[in-house]
Amino acid sequence: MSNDKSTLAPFLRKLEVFAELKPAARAAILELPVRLRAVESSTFLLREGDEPTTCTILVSGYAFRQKRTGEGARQILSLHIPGEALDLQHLYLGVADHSIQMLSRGEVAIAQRKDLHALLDAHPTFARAMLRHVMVEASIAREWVLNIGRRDAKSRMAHVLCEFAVRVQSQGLTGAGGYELPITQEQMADVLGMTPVHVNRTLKALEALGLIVRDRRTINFPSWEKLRDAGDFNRRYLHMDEPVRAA
Amino acid sequence: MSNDKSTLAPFLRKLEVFAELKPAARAAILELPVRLRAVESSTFLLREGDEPTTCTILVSGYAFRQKRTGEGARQILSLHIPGEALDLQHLYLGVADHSIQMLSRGEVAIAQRKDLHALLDAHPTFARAMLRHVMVEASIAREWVLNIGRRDAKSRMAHVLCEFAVRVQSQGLTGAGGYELPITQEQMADVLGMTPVHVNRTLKALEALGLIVRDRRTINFPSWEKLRDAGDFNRRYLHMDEPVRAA
DNA sequence: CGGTGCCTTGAGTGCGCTCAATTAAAGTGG
DNA sequence: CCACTTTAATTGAGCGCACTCAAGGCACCG
Repeated sequence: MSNDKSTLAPFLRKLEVFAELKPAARAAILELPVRLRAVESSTFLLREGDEPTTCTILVSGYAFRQKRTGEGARQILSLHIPGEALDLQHLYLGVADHSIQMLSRGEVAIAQRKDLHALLDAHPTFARAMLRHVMVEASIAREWVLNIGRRDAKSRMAHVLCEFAVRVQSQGLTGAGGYELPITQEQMADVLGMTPVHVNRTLKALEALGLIVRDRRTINFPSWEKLRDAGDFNRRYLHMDEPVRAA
Repeated sequence: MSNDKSTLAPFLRKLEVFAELKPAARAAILELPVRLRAVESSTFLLREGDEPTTCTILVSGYAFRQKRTGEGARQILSLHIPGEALDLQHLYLGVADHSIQMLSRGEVAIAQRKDLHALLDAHPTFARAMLRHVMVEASIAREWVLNIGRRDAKSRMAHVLCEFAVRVQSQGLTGAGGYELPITQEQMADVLGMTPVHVNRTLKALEALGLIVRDRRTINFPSWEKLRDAGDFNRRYLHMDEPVRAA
């Protein structure tokens, strides 16, 4: 069990975007008993069909949820950045309906379900923050339905670039104006429901329009406003700007 | 306030798919103070940007969530059947990121947020069932991402027909083998991320393949297995078959 | 019985796909 | 540090699924 107080600092930061935590809750979260594990890129943190009894929190690196059709086509369902809890649904549901895999190498903190339940029961402000975490993740999934269902390739790509920019920045992982996209074009294709070839052409198209500048996997955007408009991006669905309200 | 014990019976039925409720919880749910309201088809129950202080439960009729792109294209994000709570996220989040509208005429029960919070605090088995309700809805949204992102028109359509069949049947609203699809082809297009014209052609194609038989909006499927296979449908993501476990 | 949605069908187009080859980058081991 | 392998990115050519535009048919309703 890790007792290093800094291990869960990203998690705390994430929660505090969503709700104010009482000092006692903050302290208790940092003392949640977890096992810290270094994981390679592509490591499965969860497989469809599993019945986990633990809850995984991403400490460093990036991860993604995925699901496959019977024909084997993959769709990436969400991207995860440090501080996010990956397994919350398994506090309440049994069998995993999707897989979770690391996008890059990184570290995860693994908590026992019973410890998390105890923490939730003991600290209402923590429970509230976790619920908002869950609700926001569901909101993002709905936005992806809209994005994939109703936006064309350029707009769809720009939208995901915007979302990632905002989320990464809110976790203090990068500044405004650009970031390293920790993802291959093939994976991006599975995020967007397109083919890798078309991802490549779409990135080039966005570059030709002056909306992004690329170097390897680093994406810079000279004008946030232009990229935002191209991606039809409105951060409301991320629910980061709502004053924390009393229960 | 309605005190008719049968008003919230569909809600109770829905919850009991997900978790066993203690008798006291069951009784308390049926006595939740709600305002029953008859609503016409197309009535908005929630608009993007609203900050609701109530929680709406669908008692009869069908409803759907929707969101529009800046260009005005609509995507339907979920379909709702009687017994489902439509507003759960607003117990924890402020501003609505999507709209909810009636698909048919029907009735809704409107509860005050504070009453629901009190009920959640008082009855852990209710709280557990509600959380599973929320988690399953999120799981369905993820399946829709996969469906829209990675399945072709015929398979995508068949998948939605299967999902709706299972959900409607679990609420006891119809038998196996068919149901009335309470939706225009234009709305179906917005469910699937396609055009109305292509929905029409896809329905005809499924019919030509012998997978469905149509009469107006009534869909019958001679062989559940065939439709299920065509739609690459696996009900795991609906989490209806999991034994209720202790906390 | 004439409106008014909704469904249906035809014809033509195009966005994104497939197949395939090349180039560039990132590992890997000697 | 360089040859070799592997993985990722890029580009070209051709195709097809789903789209657009447009007209006609059908059912329900006042």
